[in-house]
Parts: sequence; C-alpha cells; structure tokens
Amino acid sequence: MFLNLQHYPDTAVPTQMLVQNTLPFEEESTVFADLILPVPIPKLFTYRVSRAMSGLIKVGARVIVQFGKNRVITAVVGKLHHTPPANYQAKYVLELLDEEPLVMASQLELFRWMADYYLCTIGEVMNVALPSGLKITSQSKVQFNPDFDYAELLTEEEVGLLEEIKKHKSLSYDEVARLTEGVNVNAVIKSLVGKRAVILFEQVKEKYKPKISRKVRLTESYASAAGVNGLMKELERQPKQQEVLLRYLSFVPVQSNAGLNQKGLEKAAFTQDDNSSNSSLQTLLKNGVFEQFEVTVSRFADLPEAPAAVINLSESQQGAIRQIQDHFQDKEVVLLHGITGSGKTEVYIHMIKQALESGTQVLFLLPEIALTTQIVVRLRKVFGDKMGIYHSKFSDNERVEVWKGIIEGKFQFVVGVRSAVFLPFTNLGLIIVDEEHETSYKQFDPAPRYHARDVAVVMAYMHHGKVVLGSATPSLESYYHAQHGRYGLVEMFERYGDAALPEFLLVDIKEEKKSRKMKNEFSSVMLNYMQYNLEHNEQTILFQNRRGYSPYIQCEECDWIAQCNNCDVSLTYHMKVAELRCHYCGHKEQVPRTCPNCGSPKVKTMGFGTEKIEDELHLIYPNARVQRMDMDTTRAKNAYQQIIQDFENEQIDILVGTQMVSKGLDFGNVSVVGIFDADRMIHFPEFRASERAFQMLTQVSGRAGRRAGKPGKVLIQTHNPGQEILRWVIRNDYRTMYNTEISEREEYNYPPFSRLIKLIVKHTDRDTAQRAATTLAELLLTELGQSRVLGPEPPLVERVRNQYLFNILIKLEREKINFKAVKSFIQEKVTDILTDKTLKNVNVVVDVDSM
DNA sequence: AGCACGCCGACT
DNA sequence: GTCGGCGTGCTC
Repeated sequence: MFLNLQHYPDTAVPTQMLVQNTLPFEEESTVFADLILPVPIPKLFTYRVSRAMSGLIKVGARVIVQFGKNRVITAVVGKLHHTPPANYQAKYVLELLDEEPLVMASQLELFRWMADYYLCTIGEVMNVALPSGLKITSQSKVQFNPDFDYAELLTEEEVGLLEEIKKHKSLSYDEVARLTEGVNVNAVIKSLVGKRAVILFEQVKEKYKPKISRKVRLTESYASAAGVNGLMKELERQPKQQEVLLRYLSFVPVQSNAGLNQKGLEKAAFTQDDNSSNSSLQTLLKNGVFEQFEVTVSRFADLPEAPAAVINLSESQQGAIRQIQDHFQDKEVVLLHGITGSGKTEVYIHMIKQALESGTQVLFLLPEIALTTQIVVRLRKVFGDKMGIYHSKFSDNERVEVWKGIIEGKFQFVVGVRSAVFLPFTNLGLIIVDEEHETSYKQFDPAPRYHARDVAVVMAYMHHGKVVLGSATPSLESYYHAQHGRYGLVEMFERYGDAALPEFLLVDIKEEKKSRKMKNEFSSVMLNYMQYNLEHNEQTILFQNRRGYSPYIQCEECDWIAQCNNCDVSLTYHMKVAELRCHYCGHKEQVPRTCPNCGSPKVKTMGFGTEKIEDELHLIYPNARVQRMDMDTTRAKNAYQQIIQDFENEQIDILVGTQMVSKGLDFGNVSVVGIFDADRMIHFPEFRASERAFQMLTQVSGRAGRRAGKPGKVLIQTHNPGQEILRWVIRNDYRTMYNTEISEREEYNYPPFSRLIKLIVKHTDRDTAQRAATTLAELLLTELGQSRVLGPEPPLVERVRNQYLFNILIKLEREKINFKAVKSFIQEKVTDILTDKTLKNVNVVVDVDSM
C-alpha cells in the first residue's frame, strides 16, 4: 500500500521553510538517511531524519529533500544509519512519500551493480529506472504577496507583470513568460521578489493519478429481488425512470444475484445515448433509489479473464522443454536456438506457466517492435490480467500501475521492453529474453548504457532464478558461451506444423541492369512475382532498411548535395511531408527548387528508401493496396497495430517497410518477401556487419513460406550473388556463419574474446575534440598498452548536433584482468580530461560493452 | 545535471 | 556608470 503522507498536488512548500535546517520543536533524532538523488554525482547524500519520521522511513521509499539552495527534489532512501556526517550539517528530509518501499532491496543491489559495471552513477540508473510518474517535478512558482503594501516603487514592467500574476493563483516561470511576451521575466521576477511584491514557492506534485471510475448502484433498501420488484411498481408512472432502472438491471441483474449490486455500474453507461436518461438518473439519485460512488480502477481493467488455454506441444517442443530443464540442473542460462517457425513461443508459455505455478515471478523481455504484435495477444489469452505489460508507448500512468502492481502482487508476470529490467521484482524465478541477438536491447543514450540481456543474466543470479535466451539467429556472444559450456544449448530445427522453409532467389542487379530489365529499384524477377501475387490475392512483403524517399538529393550540374547544418550527413528527402530531414539530429528544412549552389533546377533524388518504393509501387500497380511501415508511419500509439491488423485481414497487398517488417508478422498468406540493398547491410563498415546482415536477412526471410505445403519465395536483390553470407542465409546455415565469424573475432580479438569499452570524445571544435581524444588515448596507453587502446579516430559520421566526435576503443581480454581496476583507471583518466583547464567543454561518453 | 555566485563588454 | 554575458564550482 502506498500511503501518501501528504496530499499532492496541492502541497506547496514555502521557500522560507525550506531554508530552515533544524526543526525547532523537537529533539534531534539520530537517524540519518543516505539518499540516491537523480543527479550524475557519484555518491549518496546524507540527510537527517526527523524523530517523527524515523519510525516510518524505510530503505527504498521516496522522500522529498531540499538539494542546493533552491531545489526541491525527490530521492530514494539508499541506506539508513546512525552515523552523523563529520564535516557538514545534514539537512532534514522534508517529507516521506511512501510508507512502504517503492524500490526493493533487490533492485537497489541491481542498480548498484549497473552503476558500477556501466560506469555511471546510481542516480543516473534511478533516473532511468523510475517511470516519470513516480519521480517528482519541482518547479518554482510565483504568487502575488497578499501583504504587499506598494510601499516600494515599481517600474512599468514590474507593474505589468504584477498585474498578470495577481490575476492568477500561482504561475510557473514559463507561464509568466508566455503571458508577458518580450519582457525579461527572470530579472523582473527577481526584483519583484526583492521588493516583496511576489512570493516564490516550490510546488511539488505527484504526477501519477489513479484512474477514477464514477459508478452508481441501487441503495441498500432496493438491492434485492423484492426491492427491485417493489421499485418497478413504484415507478410505473415514471416510464423514463423505469427505463433507466431496466437499463441498470440489464447490466446488473440484481433480481437473480443481489450481490452484484455492490459493484454497481459506470455512470457513463447511462448517459451515452441521450440527455433525458441522464436527468432521470439524476432524479433517481436525488430520491435515494440510486447512490453514486467512486472507485479507483486499473487502467488494465478491461482485460479478459484467462481462459484455460490448452497448448498442444509438438514432440520437438516437448523435447526442448525437457532439455532446458535438464540444463537448469547445473546452469543458470540456456540459449534456445530455434529457427523461425519452430514454435519457441509455446515453449516459453510452458516455462512461464511452470515458474508461475512454483510461485515465482517471471519477466519476459522482447524488443520494442515485437511487443506490439501477436505474441502479446497470445500471452494475454493464456495469462489474462495476471500479466503486466511494460512498454514505452504506454502512458506514464500505465507504467506506474505496472510498477505498483508488481509490488502488490497483482502482476506476477510481466512482458516488457528493455527497461522492464528495472521493475520491482523480489522473487524472479525465470527471465526469458526473446530475440536475444537484437541490438535494441542495448541502451545508448542516456546513461546507464546497459544491455538488457546481460542485465537479465545478472538479475537472475541475484534472484537465484533462471534465464532462457531465445533466438533464431543467436548473437555470436551467446552462442559462444553456449558452445563453451557457460550456457546450456537447446536447438529446435523443425518448423512447427511442417511449414516448409522458403525458397530463395538471388537476383543479380548487375545482370538486370546490363540487359535493361530493371524498372527503377525493381528487378524484372521481383516485378513478375509481385504481379503474380496481385493476381492470386497473395501478399508480398518488401524490405528496405532505410526510411524516407531518398537518402540524399544532388544537383546534376554541380554535384552539390543537401547536407545537415549540424551534422556531417546528407539530408534525407521525405516526399510526403515535402521536407529534407536529418536522421541524426532531427533537423528539418524545405526542399530547394533550384540548387542553392549554382541555381540549376536539376536537383535530383539519389538512392531510395521505403517511401520511394511505396511511391513507385503506386505508379506500377495503381490498383494494388500498398502500405508502408516504418518509423514515420507508426509514430502514433496504435498505428503499428492498425497496419498489422489490416495486413492480417488481407486489406494490404504489398507491405513495404524497414526492419519493422522483420518482427512478429506471422501470416500464412505472405508468399513473397523481397529484399533490396542487401549489399549495403553486408558491407557496413563495422566488425559485426556480417553477423547483423545474416540475422536481418534470416529474420526477414522468415516472414515468407509460412503456409504448409506451399513454400514461400524470398527474393534478394544483390550486386554480388556469390557472397558467402547470402549462401549461409539461403541454406539457413547458422553454424558456418558462426564458425567463420568467430574465428575472425578471435584473430582480431573482438567480442566475445574481448570486452569493448568505447570512449566518445565530443567538442564543438574539431581540433579541441581531437586534441582531447589524443591526450586521453595517450593517458590510457600508459597503463593499458598499445594493443588495448585503439584510436582515436573519427566515426563514420564525424559531427552530430554540431559536436565533433572522436572514438577511442579499448579492448580488454576477458580473463586474467582486473576489470574493475581497469574501469576505475579509465574513469580516472576521463576525469583528468574533463577537468583539464586547457580543454574546456569537452564531453566524454563512456560506453561499456559498446555495440 | 541545475543553479548561484563572480568577473568583463554594450547600452541608458 | 549598469545590465547581463556565461565560466566555475558546489550540492548532504
């Protein structure tokens, strides 16, 4: 239970009170709290706990404190003790927000580990961990001083501003600024405060609002079969009121079950049609027939009860479950390598059920895109409202409800994205990480730059639970661990319900171009297949991992290319919105009609993205139903699901999209998958390129050929059909890919043979950035040696948001090295650079296990 | 990260 | 002469 000791949002803490450091009317208590504050300062802050609060405060509860001169912020109690700080006077904890811990001891342990491992502060971890509905905003507000006597002389500006402030009860700085344009608000407010015309105060408000449902029910005297019958008679002369009563009874059959009345009916159920029923209801309320009441409802209340879904497991699924259980005898982690369509989900469901029955909690992690799909619907059918969903597209209130629901025991099982590892589990028996190879499990910005899969493994150790990592295309790291006995390995190579593997067709673009068979981006082969599909009402998925219309526009006369002002990249042309956009910083600008450099009107789009493919499809097949699915078309909360649903209902003939189309689309009618630009993925300048390309191509291919007895087709357009990666994809030969890649990784000492820490040095001035990076690299070399420090070198995109970047890569062997000591050495050197007086405003990002 | 305090250029 | 620019250093 979360008892708010104060009622928000109305609490205003006058500033004068905040400044006070001792409480006058009581003896000083000897309880001190070390608090985790949401700031990037690597230590806890010790505050004093008042005597009244000392019996109530608990580790993991949130408190409000004054931090600095004028800031009021929320903190979480990290530790309680009796040691007064030696060198300073501790301030008092102003308020206690939770009677019971909101952050569990197990979480604090995990958060400390994360801060330590990923080289950030526990405050930064806390900041990302808590849904913002549980954080508290502190905002300075201004208010007219009712005691102001106009004794001081005011300037014209001050009078104007004061008049505005007088009109309102209280205003934030922002609001004042909006009301009085063109005035230097901060300065004027400051002088008004000085003249005691206005008062400043800190308003703290809790953002989470429970959802309230307004309901009505029959008053006690009528809440029985006899009561209702009597009432019907009484109302014979009032047909409208009788109608309202009947309506109520149709939802809540009190005659047959009087107990149902207790729960009542939403008031909204009466008023949706017309106003007269509303007024009749008002009369009934007034006459004491009905009564109103309010209940706090869950935002997930409308979910169906779990039907006892029976799953028939295939031989291979049963075998997989047995093997997993065997491995769990002596291993914490099992890698489940199951090809697309092998039925991993049923295995998961079985494992989850078992864990739940044994009374432990279960966490099921999915990549963001997969979470919006059918798998959640399926899980919901099995687990009903015992399952919580934690998703970034959910509102804050919904996330707070999941958080609290776990603590209260309402959700024993949570399906969620990366950040679900922060939830308040106390007894995790099983964690499943599906699509464990997905790079989106690694958070890049802001700190903590954590990898949810790796965090999950650590979490499981802490909870003495188990982990299942699942993938059709495991990361080299996980497979390596499985090969070397650190993880158990279970493989499923049979397609469920004997769906055939797709047939592959490599289309040589060079050949097609030579014989002039290409129609823009489409090879004749692809056009033929699409044509066939349209004629036979079968669906096609086209994959191009690049959004927008074209990645750049260029002048034919002078070769000018539209570039971002803030980043060293070309601007992507988006046709629908008629804009050039930077995919790095979000900068937008108008599309020039003529070349800004030479004035020529011959500015052409170059290259192609999903939008161009969509556009050309409309031209080639005017009657086909084409839908695009990428970040631009799925921004709205339910847009993604809508597209999926339309596709499922076969209201879309051709779906063209980015990697979004590679996840969770399991539809029988997709007989062709077309892949553009496979070469770009394969040759991406990065050591994981081959692995990624293999994963991506395999995942997309898996969308085809899901209909039993009828293999689908996968068309890959490439300039080089002989590439070995394509061969591996076609043969579904993970092993060879793994063996080839792993020996390269070993040779060049890349993960899993080493750990990588990437340092990104940033500065607005290129020379300063380079100088800082070089200095830092030299400092690191002293202890780590030449072989472990690579760089600095500029990344592919040298400048982002007007910051020049230089990367230093540190490779550390996995064995025989004091990882902790090395990390604190790195931290130390980074701090040296940051505090170097000759290198001002340099920023360094430390990314442990960088991807 | 904020936020206040402190020392040098363009205005009444 | 003042306002106000943002550099620097601290926060229990």
